[in-house]
Amino acid sequence: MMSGSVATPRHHLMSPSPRCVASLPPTPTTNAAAATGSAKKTQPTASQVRRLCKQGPLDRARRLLLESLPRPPPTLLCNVLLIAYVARALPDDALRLYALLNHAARPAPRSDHYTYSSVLTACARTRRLRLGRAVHAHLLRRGGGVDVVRRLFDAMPKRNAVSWNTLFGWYVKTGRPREALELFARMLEDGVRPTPVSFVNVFPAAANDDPRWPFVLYGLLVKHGTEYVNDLFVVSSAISMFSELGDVQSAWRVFEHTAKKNTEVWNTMITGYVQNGKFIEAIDLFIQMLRSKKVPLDVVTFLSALTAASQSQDGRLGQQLHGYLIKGLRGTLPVILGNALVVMYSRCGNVQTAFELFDRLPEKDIVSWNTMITAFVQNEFDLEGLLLVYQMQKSGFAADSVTLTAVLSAASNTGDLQIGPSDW
DNA sequence: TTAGGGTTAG
Repeated sequence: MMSGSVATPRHHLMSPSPRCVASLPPTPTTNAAAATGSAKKTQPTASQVRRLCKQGPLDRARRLLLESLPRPPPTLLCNVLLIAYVARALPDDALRLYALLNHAARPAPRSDHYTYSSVLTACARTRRLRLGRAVHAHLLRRGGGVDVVRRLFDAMPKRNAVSWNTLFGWYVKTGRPREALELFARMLEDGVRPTPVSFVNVFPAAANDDPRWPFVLYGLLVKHGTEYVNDLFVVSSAISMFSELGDVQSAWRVFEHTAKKNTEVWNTMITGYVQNGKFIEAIDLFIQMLRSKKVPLDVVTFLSALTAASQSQDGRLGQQLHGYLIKGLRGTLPVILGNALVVMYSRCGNVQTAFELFDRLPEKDIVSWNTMITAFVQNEFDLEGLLLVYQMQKSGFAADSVTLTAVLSAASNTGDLQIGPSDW
C-alpha cells in the first residue's frame, strides 16, 4: 500500500533469546554440547560465505555462520554477511544478526571497523531502532548513553572516511545539522581526507545554518580537484544546497558549469527553481531538457514540471504535460504522477477533470484519496469532500491527519461541527 | 567488504 516500506522480517529471530537459538536447524553442535566444549565443528570459509551471499537468499549463509555457535564466527565472515544484508536493503536483518551474535556467542565475536561500519549503516537506514535494542543494550553496558549511532562510532577501533560520512550523514537525516557540521570539521582536523560522499552528506547541513557555510564548503570541494567537482552526486547535492538557501544563481552556476549532466542533475535544478517560486525558469529548463534529448526524462522530471504548473496555476501547460505523459507512458501512469495530475487540475480550478482522473486511476493510495478530498474542500465542494471520506474508508483506507485537516476545513466552511467519521 | 543526489496530499 505505502511505497518504500521497510524490509519485513525474513525469519523469526526477533530477539536473541535462547528459544531463538534453539530454533536454528539441527546441527551436531547443540548448545549444551558446545557449552561443555565438546563440539568440534569446522568453520565455514570466507569464500563459502561470500558465494552464498552472492546467490539467492541469505538464509543459507546465515545458517552456515550460526552453526558453530556459541563459538564466535570469525569477524570476516560476520562482516561479509552483515554487508550483504545492508547491500540488499535488509538493515533490520543486519541488526538482528549482530544482536544475536553478541548475545549467543561466547566469547562475543570481535568487531572491527568494518563490522561497526555496516551496523552503523544499518542503524542509519532503519528508523526502527527498537530492533537494534540488543545493539543498544550491548553498548549501554559499555557506559550509558542515548545515541546508538554515536556510541557505535565512538566504539570503533579505527575510523575512516566512510565511518565519518555515515556518522554525520545520520546527524543530517535526524535533523541535527549543527552537529553534522561540527563532525565534518572534526574529520578534517583528524587528518582524514573527505571523499565526494562527504560533501554529498554535509551539504544539506550547510543549507540550514550560517549562510556562509555553503560557500566555505563549496570552496573546499573545489580545492579537492575536478574529480570532486564533476561528481554528479556532488553536483546535485550542491545545487540542492544553494537552492535551499534561496540562492538560485549559485545553484545555476554549478549546474551551468557541469559539462556532462544526468537526469538527476537536471531534475535537481528544475526542482530548485520550483521551490524558489521561479516557475517560468523551471518550465524553460524542462523544455530545454526535453528538446536537448541528451538525457531521458523520468517520473521526477514530470513531478517537478507538474508542480510548477500547479503552483503557477498554468492549466494549459499542465494539460500539455498530461498529454505528453499519456503518449510517453502508454497507459501505465505511476500513482505518484496520477496524484500530481489531480493536484494540478484542482489547483488550476478544474475540479471536474481532477475527479474524473482520480476516479479512473488504476491504483489509488492514501495520498490519492487525501489529494482528492482536499481538492474538493479547497474548491468549496465540501459535501463531495466529506462523501469521499466515507468512500475512502469503505475502500479500506483509514483516515489520517491529512484527511482530518480537510474534514475540519470543510466543517468550518459549512459551520457543521458534527460531521466526520463517527469514530473520531 | 563499507557511505551518496532529484519525489505527489496538508
